[in-house]
Amino acid sequence: MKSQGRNKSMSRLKQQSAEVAALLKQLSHPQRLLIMCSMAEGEKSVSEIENVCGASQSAVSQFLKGMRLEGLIEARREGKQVFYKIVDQRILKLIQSMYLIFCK
Amino acid sequence: MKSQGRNKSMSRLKQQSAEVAALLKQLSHPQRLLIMCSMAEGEKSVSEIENVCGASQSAVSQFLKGMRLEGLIEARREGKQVFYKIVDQRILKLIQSMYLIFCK
DNA sequence: TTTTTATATAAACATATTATAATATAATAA
DNA sequence: TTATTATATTATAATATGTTTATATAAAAA
Repeated sequence: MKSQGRNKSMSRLKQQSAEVAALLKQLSHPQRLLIMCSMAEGEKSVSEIENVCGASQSAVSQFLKGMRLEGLIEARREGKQVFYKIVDQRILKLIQSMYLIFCK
Repeated sequence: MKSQGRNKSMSRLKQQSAEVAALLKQLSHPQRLLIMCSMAEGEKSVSEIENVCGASQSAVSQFLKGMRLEGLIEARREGKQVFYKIVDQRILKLIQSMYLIFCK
């Protein structure tokens, strides 16, 4: 079968593109993108995030949940507050690249 | 008003994040991402694209239309075939960055 | 002219996403 | 204990997206 090598690398490509697309989906929303950009500067509390992106408390909480389930961010509680930060270093790099490409 | 400067840069940020999020939305789909990655190597015909991403002819055509309307790509007809290529150089850079970050 | 090939469009439907409102929980303060 | 603050969850309505099927168009071939 002469195309076996191609098929194999193709299926890997497809798997990778599905994974990356899922990460990009989290960033492909105006307010979530703002949230992630602000977290690129460091850990942020939920109320700080609410102020940055201007979404309702409930919406922010749901955004954070989704991004956490996708493995982009991680939560840490300190008293009444919960702090979130980026844990996927690839996402951090991506945001930095996007800053150079789109905001310079 | 002491926060005027901050408000101004904030509204610019929000505008920018909405624009970038709209671009990312086009990439945040497994097959569209594959399409864009293959076009990063150069112009591709619609039928080449169909083979790469494995979506139906109709679906591919609709994907291409959306990406064209968002300004990512551009079409050129040559006889029966239509070739598409990336015209937004920021998108090209972004795809190259993503390759380095996610596929290395 | 008719047929074939490559691509596009439209309509219908299913599914997913987003926003909102209401309520719940966890931690602390009074 | 009760009240308050910060955050999370649930339900739901509104909207958007993706998929499929059928049909249309444009160019070239027969």
